[in-house]
Amino acid sequence: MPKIVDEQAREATRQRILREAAHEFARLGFDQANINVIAERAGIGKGTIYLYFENKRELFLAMLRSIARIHLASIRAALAMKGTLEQRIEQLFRAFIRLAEEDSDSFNVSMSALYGVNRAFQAEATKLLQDYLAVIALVLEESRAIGEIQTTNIEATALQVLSLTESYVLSARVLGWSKQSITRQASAVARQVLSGIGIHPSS
Amino acid sequence: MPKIVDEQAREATRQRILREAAHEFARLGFDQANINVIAERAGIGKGTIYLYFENKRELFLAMLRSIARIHLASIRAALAMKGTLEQRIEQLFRAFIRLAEEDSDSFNVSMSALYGVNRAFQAEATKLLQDYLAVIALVLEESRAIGEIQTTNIEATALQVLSLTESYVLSARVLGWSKQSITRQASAVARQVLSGIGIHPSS
Amino acid sequence: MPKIVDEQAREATRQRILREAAHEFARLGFDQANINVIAERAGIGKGTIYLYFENKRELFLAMLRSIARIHLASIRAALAMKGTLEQRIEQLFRAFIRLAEEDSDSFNVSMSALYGVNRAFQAEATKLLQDYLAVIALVLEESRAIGEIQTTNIEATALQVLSLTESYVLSARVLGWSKQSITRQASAVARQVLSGIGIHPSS
Amino acid sequence: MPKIVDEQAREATRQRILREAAHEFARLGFDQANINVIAERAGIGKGTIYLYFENKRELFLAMLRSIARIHLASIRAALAMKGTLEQRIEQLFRAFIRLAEEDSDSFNVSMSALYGVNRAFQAEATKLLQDYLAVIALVLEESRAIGEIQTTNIEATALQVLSLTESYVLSARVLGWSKQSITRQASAVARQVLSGIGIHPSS
DNA sequence: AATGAATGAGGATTCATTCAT
DNA sequence: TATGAATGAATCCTCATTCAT
Repeated sequence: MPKIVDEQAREATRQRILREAAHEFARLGFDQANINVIAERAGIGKGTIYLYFENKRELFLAMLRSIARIHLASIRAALAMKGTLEQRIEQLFRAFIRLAEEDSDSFNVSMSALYGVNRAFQAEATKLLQDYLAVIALVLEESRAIGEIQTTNIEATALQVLSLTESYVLSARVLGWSKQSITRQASAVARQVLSGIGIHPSS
Repeated sequence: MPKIVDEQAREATRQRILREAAHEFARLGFDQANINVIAERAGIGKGTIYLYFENKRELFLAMLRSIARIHLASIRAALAMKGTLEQRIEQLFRAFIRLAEEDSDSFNVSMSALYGVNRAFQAEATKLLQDYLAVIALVLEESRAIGEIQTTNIEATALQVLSLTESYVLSARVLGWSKQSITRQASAVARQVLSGIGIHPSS
Repeated sequence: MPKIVDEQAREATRQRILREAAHEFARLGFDQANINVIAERAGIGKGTIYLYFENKRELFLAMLRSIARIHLASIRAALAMKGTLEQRIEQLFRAFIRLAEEDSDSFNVSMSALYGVNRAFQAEATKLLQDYLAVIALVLEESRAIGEIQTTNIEATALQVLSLTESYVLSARVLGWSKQSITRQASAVARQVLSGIGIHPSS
Repeated sequence: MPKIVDEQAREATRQRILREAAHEFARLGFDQANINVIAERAGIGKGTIYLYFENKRELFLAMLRSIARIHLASIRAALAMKGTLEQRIEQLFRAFIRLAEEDSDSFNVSMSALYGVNRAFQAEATKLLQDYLAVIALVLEESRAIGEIQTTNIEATALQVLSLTESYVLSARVLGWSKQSITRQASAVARQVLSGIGIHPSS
């Protein structure tokens, strides 16, 4: 069944394109990134990229969604760990540090889409943000259900959690802080998040 | 003395260019923004813009610095108000809400410069971020001096304050939340910030 | 083998561009010449020209070198003919007349590069001039070896030959003299050249 | 009578503009030369130049005519000296060397107009060339009248004289030859010219 | 399916020229 | 008369996209 092999080869090419796209978009931004360079680095012809993605914009969006899937999985995994909510939020913070470190291209391009200015991608970015918040809100609701925290506005609280953890990592990286010095803040940030949610952290 | 009039007219034109530049850059990003459109909207000829700014990049940087000056003044004013640290941080949060509301172009373009991927402005953006942090750090040090808070790493703490307040507002706006609903979170956010800094807020 | 066809088509396009470039550059000079017009006249798209030449400057230089190759071949052929040195110099003069007549664009643009002020091409123009002189000097040396002429400074003599023949044709054309009236001077010019070289022409 | 003073000041300014124009045009060519730079170097305002010359083109032409007047005077002076025709032609050659040396800007820009490609100035350049030839032709006719030379076509002969003397100097300078080495060829060139004109030089 | 040669829209920038002062 | 701020026409070049092979 050559079909499966072809299917696999096709998917492999698609992934290669997405990876190189993340690299270029993270390096240069949407406008400065060059489709030809992405194709070349992906080892395919200039025209071939259009057999996989409709145009530059769609490639960017596909890459964004691909990254979001991975990040969401990380967020979910961090929040699904055993332990108190505080410990799990600390894991969330550490997850962001890890993502920023291990695949900085993806992290940067994702943050740029969220907070960047290009209105062309605002709708998609909003969707991403909502996905992230939904995952966090789910965990918060479970914690509220078992009386671990008290909060009336789950959505607002989820945003507090996300803002503090994610944007702290982002800003710290912009400032050039080392992974170590950022990691050292993990428990402090987790404690801060928790205390703001309406329960004094497990003293 | 026509000189003064000329000087005033010149400065007025400069400000008009900066305002329209903020509008265009916020709407389309650096690359997609069109110098000709900015000139047209500012009511001047295409070439005239180059009598005020060396090139597109310098116009962008000038605009960024101009915005930063205003934002810094707002941050300073908020943190200089009478009251407890918690109250002042609440004012800081409200200041960000106000800036985002009253001049959303400036707020967006400023955030974009900080968190966007355009490497061309990273150095300048980092400088802005450091300026913001310095202002916050100064206030925190004063509070620590009078025993209001306990914290060893002032810089990290300042980043926590900024991350939570500023990026909360940014994200909430991306989500389309109303000014009212964001403002309602003011005291909660302030309390969260404070509790993370090492002192239980004035219960 | 489509490769050969492609290669041929490509070379044909290249030649078409060079020909039209010579036309435009001869008509308007380097600065006033319009790349878009050259492309249009060559029957290709605006961008296509950049698949063949890096930029306007490189196109100009390529055209110059292409012309120089042809002119050098003509000079060589004229000087390689059978006959006395005087006869061969008369052939050289006639060669210039022919070049100026048959491809006046190339002749004009070539002269312009040599004697124009555009410093940007001075280095290249000097190289051309030296190539021309080298060819003439070679012939003069052979003539000196067989005692046909006497001269100590071959290089200066070569320049006398070139100056008189080439620039006579150029000036005569500027004055609007007909090909016939210029050709009529051929033997006179050749005799003049020879007599200056240190031997009375075969009376 | 302030009128005269004004008249003098005006003429002085005009000359200053022409001098700087020659410098810039010789340095950069017509298109690359910058009117603003010429004005600045002439110590006047940008707009003032248009009180003296209609536009860039007219300024160039005025400069060209001004240079031509000086060169013509030199040519006339050289040919008016006492001595044989051969001696006077040697003086002509030396005059070109001197002009090229002492006011290379003018020499270059003048040559460029004559042999350059810019058709916009072809008519004017032709007029210059004809003026030069007329002066030479006049002298040749006198020499023929007294039997010093024999030639039927005075105009063609004049062009031979001019081509050899002027373009030899021009080419030699393009090649970077020193004034000394060029001057050393003076008598050889003069003899060559003469011998070509139909009389054996005074052996 | 894959390729890459060809295309042409789009835009920052320069600078000759004008004109209000 | 002199000025220089303002103007906008003019153009090279890039690069996303198409399409014949």
